[in-house]
Amino acid sequence: MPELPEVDTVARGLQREVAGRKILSLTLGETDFIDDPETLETELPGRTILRVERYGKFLLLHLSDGGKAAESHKETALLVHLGMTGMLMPRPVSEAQAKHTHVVMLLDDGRELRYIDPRRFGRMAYLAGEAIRAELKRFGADPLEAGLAEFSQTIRERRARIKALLLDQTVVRGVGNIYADESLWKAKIHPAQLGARLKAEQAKKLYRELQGILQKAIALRGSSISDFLDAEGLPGEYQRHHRVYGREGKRCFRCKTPIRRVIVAGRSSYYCPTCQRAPRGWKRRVKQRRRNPGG
DNA sequence: CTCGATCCCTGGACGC
DNA sequence: TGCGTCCAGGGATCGA
Repeated sequence: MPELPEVDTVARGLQREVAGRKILSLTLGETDFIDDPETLETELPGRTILRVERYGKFLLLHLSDGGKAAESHKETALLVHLGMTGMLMPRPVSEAQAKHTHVVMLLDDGRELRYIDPRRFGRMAYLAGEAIRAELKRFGADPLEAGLAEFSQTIRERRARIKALLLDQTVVRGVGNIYADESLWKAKIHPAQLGARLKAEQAKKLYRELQGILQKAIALRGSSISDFLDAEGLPGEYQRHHRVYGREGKRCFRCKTPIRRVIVAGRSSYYCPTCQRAPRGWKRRVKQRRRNPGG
């Protein structure tokens, strides 16, 4: 599941592999995850991929004007979200297409940039000019670029649960379920704790641990749980360093207490019940929900 | 503002 | 071996 470190890995791979390459033609399969498939078909051919960057969990492929005079002053880009199972990688034209290949961009070097996504939870959109800025300004700060003061203030002025805040892309961009749980465990904060209840020291600890974990995960090319592959088709290595994610019933690396899983903010949340103390009222709430699901 | 529920989608795990 | 069922999860959206 591509989060910030995985998307960063893909962006760096694409920058190395396809920056400078021209898109000669485009072939589409299923298009229900594309904002406007027809615009993609008319706008992409003839443009060169200038630069690839990560923005939160998005990939931004900046494009040349491709001699399209009407837009020669406009910035243009292909926005790609990998969703749960998306992959974007260059492959030789001669190589057979993987199942669930939905977008194929023929490049000028004998390869195709292919988008593969079994579940199609991803998103793709061609954006130009002001639409790029409008799209990007919806999101919060990048956790690796945000200052401590900014991060701390944003978290502590909110009454939502810290797990929900970390997952909310308008709060910080790029964090998903794995890195939220990992950083909360490292900072010894329960996922159901309210943002507003965090002490300044806790917010600082969380900020530091989140950055450290993201940086280490980037260095190891992200986590491959089931099927994540980067732009070169390689899996990441950070899953070997997971301390709580996916470890229900296994012993905490710090105190040996069995790791638990609860639903917070609608997502599986793994935590150590000893290291990460539950907020007041939470245990009662979980019991109630078990007795009366949905109530 | 915050919450839960629902939908999208496929593949993997599991039970029989 | 094969079938049916459940569930995972990022994000949008909607009603409470």
